This record gives sequence, structure tokens and C-alpha cells, in this order.
Amino acid sequence: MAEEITGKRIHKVEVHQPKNLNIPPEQFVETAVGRTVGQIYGRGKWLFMKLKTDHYLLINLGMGADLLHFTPTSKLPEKYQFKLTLTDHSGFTIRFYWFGYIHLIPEKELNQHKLTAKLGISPLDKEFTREYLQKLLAKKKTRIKPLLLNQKNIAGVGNVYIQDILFNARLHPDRMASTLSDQEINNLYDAIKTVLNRSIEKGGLAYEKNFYGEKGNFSIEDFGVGYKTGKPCPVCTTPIEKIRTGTTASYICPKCQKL
Amino acid sequence: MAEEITGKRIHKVEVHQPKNLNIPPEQFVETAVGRTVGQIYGRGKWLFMKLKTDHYLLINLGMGADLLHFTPTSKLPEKYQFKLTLTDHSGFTIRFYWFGYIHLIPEKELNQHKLTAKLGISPLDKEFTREYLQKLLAKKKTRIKPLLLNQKNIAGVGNVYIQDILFNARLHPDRMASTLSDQEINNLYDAIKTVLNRSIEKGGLAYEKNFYGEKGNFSIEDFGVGYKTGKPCPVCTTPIEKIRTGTTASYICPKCQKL
DNA sequence: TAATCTAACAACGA
DNA sequence: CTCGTTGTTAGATT
Repeated sequence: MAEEITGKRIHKVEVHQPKNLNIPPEQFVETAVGRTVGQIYGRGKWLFMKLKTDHYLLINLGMGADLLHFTPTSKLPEKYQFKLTLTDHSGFTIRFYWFGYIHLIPEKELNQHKLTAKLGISPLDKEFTREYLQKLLAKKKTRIKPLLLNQKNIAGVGNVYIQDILFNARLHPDRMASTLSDQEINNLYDAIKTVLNRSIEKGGLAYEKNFYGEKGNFSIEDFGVGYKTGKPCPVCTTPIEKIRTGTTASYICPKCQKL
Repeated sequence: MAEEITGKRIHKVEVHQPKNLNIPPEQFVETAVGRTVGQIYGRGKWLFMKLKTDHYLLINLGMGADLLHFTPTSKLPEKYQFKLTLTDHSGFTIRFYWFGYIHLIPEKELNQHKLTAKLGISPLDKEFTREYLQKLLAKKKTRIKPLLLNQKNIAGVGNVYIQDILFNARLHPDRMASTLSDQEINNLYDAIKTVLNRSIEKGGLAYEKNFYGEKGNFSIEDFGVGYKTGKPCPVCTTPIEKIRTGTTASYICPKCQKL
């Protein structure tokens, strides 16, 4: 996306779902059009796009969405809630299947933006060290799963990936965070890196598309226990169970992941 | 208290428990000494004392405390955490049995003071009308007891008084707020006024002392159901039950206060 | 399948 | 008899 868009100037913005925005559509369009796209980067589940010289476009794709590139010759998707066209007539559309955010804010309000200001660090970032994870778990009175899913702690682990992360580390999702041994913290740290990197190597999840509409290759066959209720555990062949953990569902091997 | 203290100048302040304060003891003492006491009034469970010209002393007695007047000839209580002496050598001591707050703030920060800024109105205030109560209950997804105890809604109803308030209104503490009929809201409104006024007439609760160390006369014999587990309901003689409602205990007549 | 906010609620500590 | 903080949960959102 950065390769296609960076340095180009915004020519037109179409908003078909005002509820995605943080400001009225007219104001949004007026502010965005004419600006040049600067640096683009991701933090957790958010996309940050600088609009020169002093604004930011912040996008959260929510639960399933297509963010697709287009050129003058490509066919647009049938349905989309948002379209941004550049002066060379290329651009991108966003199709939300459920909810999502498209916020436009002045740069100086970036650190007050409620939904992104308190995001934790990315699990693939250099800053995410074993020591960081250790401190995160220490003295916390919460269970390990909600702690890892909380974007204020680590930004970028969702309910799809956490299933195998916990299985790889042989940890039950309801384990209290402060009770993990050093060895278990090490295993958890490695599992986070391993699972996320494997998905990236495979081009992302099979139900997601990249900027060019290509689906990823990281599919349920690559999962260890996630969404495999009743299937044998890849380690001990015990049937995998789907359990309720707090408000979310978890898939675990009851033998490998004891509480 | 207002009669004894208002208009006098602070000569000395003794702090024996810094955790009661919002600022370091030295700063507290330095700011308070030399100021003259202005208006004194209560709002909910808080005491507001103006220190001229531009400060406020805010006191919350928490769960049980003695706030006692003294003169040069009176005997001081054996133990106290706070002592304020005026230039005429009279003053007051505060003895906390559990926790409490003694905060000193500049007048211009009064509306930002976290613990008092969002206090609701007093149930004995003119503003507390039937319409106010009705609006408070409307569309709320909570039970009636926690709603009435929440000081942001109404400031001044505690767990002692609410027992008989709900009994007098024939309401179960777990009733959902939005389901009350107009008649029930009327009964509740009257019960709040009646129970609180009766306590005031009797000089307050029997386990509390006034400024001169005199105990109140509103005692358990005056209660309808509160703290009377097993005793007969004054209306129907059914034995009163102690039940858990959320995190607090409630005393109800199971026949008069059906859910 | 997937994400997040909010209100209400509970446990705990000072 | 109090209150704030932290974590949990159900419900809602387009």
C-alpha cells in the first residue's frame, strides 16, 4: 500500500457511511482533498496514514473488511463504504462487513485520539522483548487471555491468533497472569513471535485479502487447535475442545493445556 | 458546627495520618494556617468548609468517624488523626475508625475535585423533585438499590437508610429501575424524604455523635426492617430476611417486598 | 470467523 | 457506616 500511495495527492473522497467517521462527511472531505499522502504504517489493528503536512488518517478495519487498491483500468468492488481517489486516478476503496473506523485528525491531536493513543507496542516490534512480556504479566490479577487480547498491553494479537499462541506455549487461557514461571513466559514469548510470523510468511489469513485483492494462505489447516473442535490434538491426539473463556471462545487441548 | 467555627481564624493544624490528605502535610498546614473559616455546608456525605478567601476544606468521614468540637477547658478525645485549632483556642478533632478524606484545594479547582465534582443533588434539597427521581429511573439498566446508593445520582443515601426506604415503598432492592410504575416512584420518593427526615428529627443515628459528642436517638428500634434479621415484619409479621444484593447486604420482608 | 465501546457489576484495598 | 481502582461481563454498534 505504501508503495502505491505514498507521495500522491488526494483528488477525491467518497463517504457512504458517515458513522465510520469522527467528523461530519463534508468537513472530512474538505480537509482531506488536496493533501499529499505521507508515511503509512500500522500499529496493532490500526493503519496510520500521514496527510501532509499536519493531519492523520486513522483506519481500523474492524471485524473483516476489504481495503483494495484500484487504478483507472481496474474493476471496482460491487460495494464499498469509502473511496479515496488520487490525482493519478488510482486510489483505494474500503468495504466493511461489520464495523470499522475512518478518522481524520490534526497531527497535534494524535496523542489525544482516544482509540489509538493508548495502544501498546506491536508484538513484532523490537521493543517487544521477553522482559517487556515479563513485566506485563507480573502482579496482574487477570487471566492470560484477556491480558494478551487487550490492545493497551500488546497491539496486534486477536482472537484468531491467540488460540495457537496459547497452545504452542501449552498454556490454558484462564491461567492467572502472575502465576507463569520464567520458562512458561519464555514459551509464550516464542509462541507469539512464531504464530504471527508464520501467518505473515503465508501472506496472512485465508479469509483476508491484501491491497490487491489476493487472499492469504494461512488457513485452518495451518492451525494447531484454533477452530478445530473435536479434531485430534496435533501433539497428543486428545480431541480439541471449544470452551467459553470470559466473553470469548477458546479452542484448547484439554491434556496439553491444563489450568 | 457552623455556629462555633464560622468567622474564626485558623491558628494551628495537626495531621497524624497523611493518607487522609490530598497534598503533603507541610503544604496542607502552611496553606490552612492563618485563613479564616467562611461558609460551612454539607453535600451528600461531604462537608464543605470555605477557608477565606480562596480555598476549600473538604471532609468525608467515611465509615464511622467522630468530628468533635473542643474548647480550652474541654477534654480532648484519646485518639484522633486530625486537629484544627482556632486563634481563640477552640477547634475540632477528627477520629476516623476506618478511612476518610481531608482535602484542601484552591477554590478554582473545586469543580475539578474528583471526589465531589460529580455529586448528585441532596434528597432533601428543593431540586430533588418527583420528576427528578422519575428521570433518574427511566431507561436505566440497573437495579434500584445500587442506583440510589450511587452518590452521582443522589448524594446522601447510604446503606443504613436505604433498607427502610425500600421497605416503606414496598420495593425489592433488585427491582430493575426502569420497571417502576408511577405509583411506585411516588412511594419511593415519599419514603426517601420520610426516612431521612425522621433520622434528622431524632438527632441522627445512635452510633453517630454530633459536634458536641452527643449520640443520636435514631436507633434500631426505629427501623422497620433494617438489621432486623428474623424479627417479624411490622406490617405482616413475616420474618425479615437478610439477603445479598450485589455486593451489599439487604434486609427485606419477603412478603411485602416481592421482586 | 473477525473488533471495540459502554454500562453495569464484582473483588479488593486504602 | 465509604470510596476508587481494576478487572469482568453482557449488550450494542452501521
